[in-house]
Amino acid sequence: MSDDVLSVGTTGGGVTPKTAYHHGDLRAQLIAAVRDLVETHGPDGFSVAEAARRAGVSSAAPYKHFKDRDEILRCVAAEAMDRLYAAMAAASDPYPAGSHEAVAAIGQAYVDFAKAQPGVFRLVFGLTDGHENAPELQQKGDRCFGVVVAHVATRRNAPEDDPDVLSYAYILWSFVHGHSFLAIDMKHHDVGTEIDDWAFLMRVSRAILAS
Amino acid sequence: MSDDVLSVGTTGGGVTPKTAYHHGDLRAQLIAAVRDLVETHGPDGFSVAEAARRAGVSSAAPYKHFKDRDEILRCVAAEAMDRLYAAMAAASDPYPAGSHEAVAAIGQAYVDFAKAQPGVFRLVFGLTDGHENAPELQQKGDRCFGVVVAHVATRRNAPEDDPDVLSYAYILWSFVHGHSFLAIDMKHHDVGTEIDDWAFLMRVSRAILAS
DNA sequence: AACAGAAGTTAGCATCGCTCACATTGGTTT
DNA sequence: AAACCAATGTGAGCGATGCTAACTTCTGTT
Repeated sequence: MSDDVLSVGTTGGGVTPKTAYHHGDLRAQLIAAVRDLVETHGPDGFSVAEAARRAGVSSAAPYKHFKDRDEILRCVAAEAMDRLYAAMAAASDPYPAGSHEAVAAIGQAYVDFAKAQPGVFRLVFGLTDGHENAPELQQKGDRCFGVVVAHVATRRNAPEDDPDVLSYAYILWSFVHGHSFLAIDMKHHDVGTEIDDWAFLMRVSRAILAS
Repeated sequence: MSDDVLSVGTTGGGVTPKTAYHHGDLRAQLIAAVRDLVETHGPDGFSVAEAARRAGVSSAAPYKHFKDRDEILRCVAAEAMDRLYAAMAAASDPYPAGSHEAVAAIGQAYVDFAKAQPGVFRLVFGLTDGHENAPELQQKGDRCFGVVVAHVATRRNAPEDDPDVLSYAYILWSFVHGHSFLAIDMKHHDVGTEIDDWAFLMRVSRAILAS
């Protein structure tokens, strides 16, 4: 269930290359290739040429589907954010709305995603001016934030646009976001023993929401 | 006082280019040029060639001082981390050791740094496997973390290597780190009004350290 | 004054991003 | 069914980049 962060699935059901030209799946195959490359070689160490090579196509072909190198990255980021949203929503599902467990579960899904795909995670949140120039990404990000907001609103018995609710949610998100980055940057770090994510998340959820 | 994050200073006192060859300042001038480029064009949109051009030397010259493109970036990151450390240490100075104000001030310095130089900030914490392959950066990062740890240790009357102290400090750092990234990624964001950093930091400091 | 090495230069290779002109294909129109 | 057209592929090619190699020039030591 939490593994489906990794499963991506083929475009929409076993679409197999039919002919050399027009194999119909290129766009999706390119995105998949780029996701792999970003994951293994880092967000910068990716090249359109290499992605094309992996898809078995000439180095000019990608530009029939994407305007830019950047547009490819934005698409990968968008697809990743969709998966992140799904993971967050699903994670909180089993727990009562507004419970500490629900909040912690959302955070756990976030951290898991970062740890499972650090390259893509960094891409999603590291795109220079990515969010400003890409309303789609901005919006998908907001949708993720909304998952947290909903639970906080329930807990505090207030509407989702209540300033208090938003600021509590933002604080929680800051923590999870920061912890995710720190976790993938400096794996074990100075905090002696390995960090127990769940315990951390519950602890923070309680400390913040009780304040 | 908080502006000195921006001042970088020349290498070590007005060293002026003396002749066309061997102008003696190249290494520092390159680092400065790269810092500028990273800041204006993002961490990826920087090229060694452009940096060389700005320093008025041939595109091969930089390789007499740096092995790699990556090594230049690491140097810029290292220099930036030194400035970050200085800013953090200085910021907490006016306040009593272990006070909420001291902790908040450290966080404020961190956030200010990120906002003032988002490009460099992203570089410092976005270097793919940068920390694993660069013990120097790892160590400089630890030194920054140490500033927080020291105050938490004082407040809790415990040694700096106490697991509790470390975990409190880590949680605080996660917040500040996450908030910094969010602040530079999505400038005003959904949280309606502009965020008051200081209030935010004090609030977190109190909520966490009281738990 | 001679020399060794540090620190520049030019030339050049492979790769990359991206564009252009052309080839192929599949679906739509008559 | 034939003709056409837009979508999607190919290959050649331009300019920029990262990095190396061989050469030159400057500087400090003996």
